[in-house]
Amino acid sequence: MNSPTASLPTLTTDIVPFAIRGERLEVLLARQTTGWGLPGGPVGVDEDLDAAARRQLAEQTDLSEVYLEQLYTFGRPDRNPARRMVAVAYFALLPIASGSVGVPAAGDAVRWAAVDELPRLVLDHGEIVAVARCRLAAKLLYSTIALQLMPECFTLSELQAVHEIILGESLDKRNFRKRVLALDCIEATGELARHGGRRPARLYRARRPGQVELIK
Amino acid sequence: MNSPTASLPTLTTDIVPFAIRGERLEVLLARQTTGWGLPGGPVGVDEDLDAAARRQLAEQTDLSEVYLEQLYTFGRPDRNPARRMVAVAYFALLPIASGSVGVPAAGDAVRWAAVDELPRLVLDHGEIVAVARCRLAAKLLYSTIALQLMPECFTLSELQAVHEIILGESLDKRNFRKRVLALDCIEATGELARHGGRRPARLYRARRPGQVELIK
DNA sequence: TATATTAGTGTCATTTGAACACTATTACAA
DNA sequence: TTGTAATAGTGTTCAAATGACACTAATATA
Repeated sequence: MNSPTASLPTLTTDIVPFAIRGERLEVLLARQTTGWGLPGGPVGVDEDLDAAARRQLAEQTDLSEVYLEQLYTFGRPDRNPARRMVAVAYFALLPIASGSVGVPAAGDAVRWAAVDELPRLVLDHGEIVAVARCRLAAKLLYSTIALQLMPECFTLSELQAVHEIILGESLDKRNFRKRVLALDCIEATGELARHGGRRPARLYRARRPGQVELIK
Repeated sequence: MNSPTASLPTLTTDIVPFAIRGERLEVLLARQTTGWGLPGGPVGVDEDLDAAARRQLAEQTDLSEVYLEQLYTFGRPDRNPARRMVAVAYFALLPIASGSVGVPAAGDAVRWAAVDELPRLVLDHGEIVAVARCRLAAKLLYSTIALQLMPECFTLSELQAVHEIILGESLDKRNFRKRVLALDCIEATGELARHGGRRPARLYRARRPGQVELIK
């Protein structure tokens, strides 16, 4: 076994914070000295990786209590020309319209951008977003992860729209409802949503909020 | 954003080298000062993560040209009581009976162990193996990854046995052949295997060796 | 030459997935 | 108040995929 190297790579976490806003999948970007990039930064000496990602997201975007999942670790030596950095990437899922998901405390330091119309991002952050998006779309098909993008109460039409936006294709309403109800992962609240639309829709909630279950 | 921390975690790679040996799924372990563990070690200052994993596997086990895939990054602060270490874990797949897969150059420094009867491993390496095993079993179901465990030429019975060993259940011979042949990922060589058995079996090879394709 | 062992093959029933159109309920406008 | 526009909600039918199942073929060995 070779001996440890003299110098060590800097270890960071980068977080891809996803939310459905309007009719699009968007990512929350953080302003950095050289341009726009993902929230994140160096991992503390004795800090857990998940905790570091959660802390940085909270500090930089004022978001907490989000679903967070490790994505991949990016470590090409040339990914940062300045100094060697290895990034443990995460993605976060934010519920639709969760309170201050507009412009958080940091004011001008963050902005939302549609994942389809991202500006050029610093380093390899564009690639990280692309990988995260693939993973999210893949997991829609074999897990209940979409519920992490929903508010506490939601209608089936809203849930279907989330799927359609991420997958980029329209789904059959009856088949969608049949499948999602058969999964037994949501339940009707008994309330109706009367938000401007015509006929009010039944509201549902996750049976086991916070839990992502594999399906099929 | 907080400033970089004074000290940095040590970054390592750990590799879970899988192979089918006998009728079992086995892992190649490396002797360490405090007991048996996974091959791996510190990442070089300007070394790519994948390259580091590949190098360490080659140095410590004399294995090269293997399939390598990043698994997960383990960074709990208490995973190493001595000093903070973050490990980017990989798993490797070795073809059955690939030359010196017995006892490589390092002599006494490595040993094979059945994944079901592992000795106690250093640090959290037991957990890493468990995660790798789950991932491997999962990928069997939606990819052609099993081919990475096969030698250049193999019979359908051998390929089926590999699936059965990893999944831990027996499969129907006719259904298995129907499915795998329909995938169009292997082709008959025209040769027959006459290795002691009774009726000789047709030999097959991967159409696109080295490539792992998603299926279904 | 008889026997033991593994290789190789097809059908049918069931389940799953995909396509498809109409009625119901409300808000709002005339 | 009544009509209209908009979204919510609901079953059936067909096709495709999956899973269960048993026998013949080819060779080595006794």
